[in-house]
Amino acid sequence: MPLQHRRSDCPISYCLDLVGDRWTMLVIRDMVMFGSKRFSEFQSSGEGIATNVLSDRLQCLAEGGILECSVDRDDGRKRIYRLTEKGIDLVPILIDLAQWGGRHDPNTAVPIEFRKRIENDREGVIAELRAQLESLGHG
Amino acid sequence: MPLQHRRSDCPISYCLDLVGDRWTMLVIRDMVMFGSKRFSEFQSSGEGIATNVLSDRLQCLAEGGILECSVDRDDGRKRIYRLTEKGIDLVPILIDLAQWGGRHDPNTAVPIEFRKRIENDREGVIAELRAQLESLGHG
DNA sequence: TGACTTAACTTGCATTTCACAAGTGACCGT
DNA sequence: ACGGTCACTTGTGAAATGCAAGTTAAGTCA
Repeated sequence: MPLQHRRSDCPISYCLDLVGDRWTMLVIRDMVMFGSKRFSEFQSSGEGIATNVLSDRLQCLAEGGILECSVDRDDGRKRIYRLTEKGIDLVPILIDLAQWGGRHDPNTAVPIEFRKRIENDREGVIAELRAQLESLGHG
Repeated sequence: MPLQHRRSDCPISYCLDLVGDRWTMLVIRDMVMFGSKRFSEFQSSGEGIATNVLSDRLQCLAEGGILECSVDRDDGRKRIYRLTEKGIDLVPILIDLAQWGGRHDPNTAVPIEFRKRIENDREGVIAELRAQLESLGHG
């Protein structure tokens, strides 16, 4: 999705221009749910994203202000990808996606406890994830 | 997005396999926010979706159980597209997308009142839209 | 120091999807 | 019967995707 041109002034369209493809939200998911920070971690997270596509998505997300990339101080080969505030604000969307999938996917892998937690305390789950991600930011 | 094969058992991935592209959620938006029901209404809703893509998306959404298509009784040329329960359950995601766009898009078209309503009474907004859509179903 | 490995890309290429324009066929009003 | 409308379908070039292989810079070990 090489940085889409603006299609309209609709906020939903704006959002989809940035994260509306089959891969981008999976990268965000890896960061939010599994704490992924590295290229290799995104690469090996199950769905099998191609390296060129991953590279492209990370760059677009960085250009879109959703994440930031820095070089690992202890190992110059490695990059560290971290969500910005704008990126962290995507957490509610991610939770809703998970909730919808959990409800409507007959073969869902979401444990029933987690589904119930989201159902009963959505705000709490969001706050928790948000706090985790923000603490990483100042690490 | 010709009906993606299942990439993993992740609920988010499941969701993205169905609605994770640049157009599908805009079709849903038209149905939820503007009450669109017709091919021509989706076509003329601002972003300029191509007819072949729209046709494909509607078919995929129908196959995915997110909407249903029926022939207009008064005019055999026209189709009526209506969201199923599964489709209506996407409303929270849509609201979150709108909220995120409204917050992070510097040129957002979302009126500040609506943004505040979502911020203060998300559940209320969702319930209202849901009720509207459900009443259409038994029309 | 030099060979080897690892991390993060980049390149090439065949396949798929997309955008755009044009065409088709069922159906309607007159 | 005829022109117009609605919902598609087809054709075509451009762009994105998936896959395999290659590249570059940096770290590791002998």
